[in-house]
Amino acid sequence: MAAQTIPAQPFQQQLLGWYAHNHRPMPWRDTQNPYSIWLAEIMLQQTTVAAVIPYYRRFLAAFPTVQTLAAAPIEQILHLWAGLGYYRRAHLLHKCAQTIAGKHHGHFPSTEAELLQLPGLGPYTAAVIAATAFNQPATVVDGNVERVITRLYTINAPLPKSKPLIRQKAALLSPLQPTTYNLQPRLYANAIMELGATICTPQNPKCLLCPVQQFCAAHAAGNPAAYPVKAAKKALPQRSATAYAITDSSGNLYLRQRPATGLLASLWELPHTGNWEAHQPPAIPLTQQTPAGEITHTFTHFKLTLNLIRATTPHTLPAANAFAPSNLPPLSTLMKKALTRAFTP
DNA sequence: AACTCGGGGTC
DNA sequence: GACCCAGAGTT
Repeated sequence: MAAQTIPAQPFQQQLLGWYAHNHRPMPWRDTQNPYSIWLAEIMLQQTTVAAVIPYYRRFLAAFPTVQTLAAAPIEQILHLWAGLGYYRRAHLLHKCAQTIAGKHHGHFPSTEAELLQLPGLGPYTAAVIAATAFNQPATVVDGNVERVITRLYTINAPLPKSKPLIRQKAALLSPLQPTTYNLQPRLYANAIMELGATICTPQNPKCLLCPVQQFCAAHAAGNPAAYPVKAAKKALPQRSATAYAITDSSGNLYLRQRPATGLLASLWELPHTGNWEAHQPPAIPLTQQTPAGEITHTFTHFKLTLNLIRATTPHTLPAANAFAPSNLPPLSTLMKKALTRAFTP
């Protein structure tokens, strides 16, 4: 079958006409402030809009400017990020804020190439900030766009090998050249992602409501949900561990901080042993140990079963590891689940 | 090119 | 359960 050609301007006008009347409100769409848009886009990496909104509001309230974020202690940033996942983003967020506040004198660069140099900004984030904060022509490719493009052109090669071809096709439809009408890159970027998120969905796409259905090869073929084709993924290994919820006579809980890199970087946790990680339990005498159930948790690349033991110690916990229940340090969702389970009768 | 890195919504 | 999410950094 000959590769189909989609006329860019009719496609763009159909898409933007639809977007003008159908987009969802999002707090970061009410502004063109690069700081606000950057903050939202870092949070949105592999994270749903609904999950991001409350975190975004709390961050903007705590850190209204890039300077305030740059000057904040990393502990405060981790506290506000806890629960959102992919904690490396929190460290890179801080690093990027300090780069902007210092090297860039408090102002975000406005070109895609300069943005790409900043910590935590890859091809997607650099393009979307250039397009939405600075209204610069840029080809924005996220998971939504990959789905829309592979359907429009029935791209049968599997991801990720097909990424270069997807980008090439996406660029053909993006506002990279001047148009005979005023096509704003800011609106186009939001519109094609909104189409993917609400119409061109992974399952049961709403082709009946699609403003660009007439251009779509997958719709014509009757199998839009078959796209994008992806490489097969392997089964997740199973790991397990036993975690100890140790309290002393004053009710303080023993927690320790994880390393600054790797899984759940810099967050705090219950001490644990087992084949999850090569850790030792703390050398603390325990006067009472009570089995307290187990929880399971699925990470991106393994499944974890965590057996829980509730225990007490006659000693006073080391000050660096002792936390009152009302004043806990940053904890992952896994460890919050573990604590809830350990202390629920 | 393959692997690492969370947690939650959807079906 | 499987899939996906406004992906980036490391090896």
